[in-house]
Amino acid sequence: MATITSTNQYSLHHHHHHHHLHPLSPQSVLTIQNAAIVAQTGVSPATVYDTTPPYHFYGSSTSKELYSTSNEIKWNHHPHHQQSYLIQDSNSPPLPSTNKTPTPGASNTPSPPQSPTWQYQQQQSGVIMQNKNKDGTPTQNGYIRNLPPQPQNGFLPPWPLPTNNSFNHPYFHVAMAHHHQHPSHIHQLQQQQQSHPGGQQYINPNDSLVSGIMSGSGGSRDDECQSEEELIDNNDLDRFAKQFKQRRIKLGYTQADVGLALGNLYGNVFSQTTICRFEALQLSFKNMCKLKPLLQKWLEDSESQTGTSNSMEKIAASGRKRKKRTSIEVSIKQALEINFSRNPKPAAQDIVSLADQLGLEKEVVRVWFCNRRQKEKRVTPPIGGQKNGNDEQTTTDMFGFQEGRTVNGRSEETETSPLLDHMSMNNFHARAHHHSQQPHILHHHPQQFKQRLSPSPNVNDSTTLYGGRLFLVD
DNA sequence: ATGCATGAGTA
DNA sequence: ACTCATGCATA
Repeated sequence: MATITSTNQYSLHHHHHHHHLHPLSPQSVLTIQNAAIVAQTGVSPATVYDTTPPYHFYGSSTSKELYSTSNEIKWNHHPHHQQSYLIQDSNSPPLPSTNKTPTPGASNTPSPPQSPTWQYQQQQSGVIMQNKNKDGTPTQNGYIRNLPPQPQNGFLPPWPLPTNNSFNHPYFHVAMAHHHQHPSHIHQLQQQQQSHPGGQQYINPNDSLVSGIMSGSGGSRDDECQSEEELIDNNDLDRFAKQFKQRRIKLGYTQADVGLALGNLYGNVFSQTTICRFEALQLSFKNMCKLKPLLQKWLEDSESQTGTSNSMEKIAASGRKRKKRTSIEVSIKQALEINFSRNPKPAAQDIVSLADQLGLEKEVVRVWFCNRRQKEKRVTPPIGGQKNGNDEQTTTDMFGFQEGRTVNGRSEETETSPLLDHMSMNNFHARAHHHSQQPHILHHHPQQFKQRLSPSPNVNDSTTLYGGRLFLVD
């Protein structure tokens, strides 16, 4: 039967030329267990279609797989051989039996998948699906997925071929809100979707507010973020972020809710992650400035309007499957940290050798450094160290105050000033501190704010030292 | 809350 | 090949 699974590889091109199941054969109809699905007409059964090649695969047993499979679809642009390919993944849990009962208790249980009507309807509105963890518990994420046209009479209807525009990809995702808290936003989905047939933009260029904020890499040589008539500095951000979180909670919204709500207001949705980072000041200064007005507006709107409904939409897909997240051992991370302290921007060669040394893929190492660098640029610097002092010892010691400062800080960071870039510089100019001589040291100060502002109980010595080392001031 | 990852835009 | 914004997936 449907031995469809997902894969861990990316850019797979296995051409599975299986021709077994008829796209609409009973066996090809799978049901997503417990998946929260809301179709335009209300609650719909979490049914997915397995259109095994040469047909198309529309879904899988879990939202996670759905995600994977959606991205795994490989398009064959050959006019006469249009088909998609699904790749296997031994890690994926087996698909559930195909005889899962659809809508649990939905009076308006749509007709079975064989019903073109219902299928079409779904295709038009898409379905909202909540992600599930392996244990079945819901995650903070979810997706809105537009189901592609279903084959009728055994023939595959015109399938929306992929275009360069990922927004046209038949796969939409969204940070699923926990609407149990605020049922206010579970509707309006259809409206939004219909108004954006071809998918939504992350940012609505027509929105003055947004357009004005759209990162204009060309033209923003700002030392401080300027929004309208307000100059923003770290203090503002800090204050706002805290206040925002407070009020947000008061309103009963989750971070995910906010992210979705922004989609209604500006057309661009944000994930729980981003909202979380905003509240924690873990974004770059520039990014914080960009988001602030959006969140501010949302906050005001929400506090004034009682029943503001939110809709959710955003596209995620790209035809490529996301690489499975690599888990780097603590000891390896320590090694990376040490290397980072010596040289934040290792050359390609360095990366290769380092990767080789640590037994990691070059790409993993490269990305690690990229992320590590990015971390340095956050308004609120990284909270180094793990919860456990064990493994962190080395790192902590290595990055001890005296050493980092005296030795490393001086000799190695000077010329390159790898830790500092224009971005960072700008970020902290806004801080209005007097030092102008050695900005490369000063601009790292946000660390202090972090500790001052959000004294996390988890912050331990290693964290302090870590920060101290990197952000030492003369 | 955050680690590893993607992709657009740049240089 | 990097930066930067952003997020899936997981701790």
